[in-house]
Amino acid sequence: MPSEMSTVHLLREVAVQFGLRSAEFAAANGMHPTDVRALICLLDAERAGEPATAGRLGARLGLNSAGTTGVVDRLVRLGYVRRERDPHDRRRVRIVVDERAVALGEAAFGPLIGRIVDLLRTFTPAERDAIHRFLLGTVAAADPD
Amino acid sequence: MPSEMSTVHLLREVAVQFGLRSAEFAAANGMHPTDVRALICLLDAERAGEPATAGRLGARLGLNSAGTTGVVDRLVRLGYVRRERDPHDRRRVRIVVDERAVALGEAAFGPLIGRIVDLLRTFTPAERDAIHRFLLGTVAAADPD
DNA sequence: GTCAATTATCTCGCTGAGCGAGATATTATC
DNA sequence: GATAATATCTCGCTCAGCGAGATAATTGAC
Repeated sequence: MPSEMSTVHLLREVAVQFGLRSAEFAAANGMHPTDVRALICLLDAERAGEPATAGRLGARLGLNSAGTTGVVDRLVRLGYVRRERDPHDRRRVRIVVDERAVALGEAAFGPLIGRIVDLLRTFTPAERDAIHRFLLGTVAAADPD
Repeated sequence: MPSEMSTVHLLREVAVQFGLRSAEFAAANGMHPTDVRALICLLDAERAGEPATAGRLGARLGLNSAGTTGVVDRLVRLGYVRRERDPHDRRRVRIVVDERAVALGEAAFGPLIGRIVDLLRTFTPAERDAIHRFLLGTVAAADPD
């Protein structure tokens, strides 16, 4: 019967570890931690079918517009991403991820994701549902909206 | 019945949101994201009764020794932390957190932690246990040791 | 006991990530 | 059609964090 606080600290530990794994992967590929986080955000947006503009990316990374331009420049230079003007609102720049970026993401985080999926499968459906609801609630608690 | 993958993505989302909140708090207090992460690590170590040396801090933050010296210098300058030579192994520098740092941490993350604790209390003991075990397993899956 | 090897931290010099301020281009408002 | 609001980019600058190497303390081998 673990205390509520120990569970909260575990949650933080997960965040710390995810950050460390991203940073290690970044260093191993000549990228910066922010670049990896950006790529993850862009892949997430792509999967969710969301726009993926420069502005949204910056907000999600906590960067201002200048910093955002810098990240996108680096990803473009590495060939993981390209810029496309949004035809409907030509102020916007849509950021399109290349297949190479998808492959990179899988190579980097596939094994970790696989281990977590395996872990989830050791729980009953009811338990999995509770875990999912808890994480949903945590995101809501952390996201001011 | 959410898919395993959607739960994994939620977990990543939690990590992203925690990072954002830390970065916002850092900016609001004239600190850098790394400084806040360092403070959290030091407070965690203190609570767990672990040593909290410069080297361990650097490893946990993914910094090399030069960068670690820099973080500690900044925290010392801000008065949140002080250096103390370990009497048993005088190569080591123990990093002692000030009460001000504890108060700062509570002010910054207390409300969020409170919301998550409240959230946990909406689950049955069995569900809470499953959540805790899942997070334990996730840390193990992410931490190469 | 002493000399080398190892460990923990720090210093120095440098690169570049990300900030603030402001420019530019596009769209919405009146 | 002028004005305001929005989205992104450019420029110049600061400082976080890296690599290389110095310093100091400890451990191990002989």
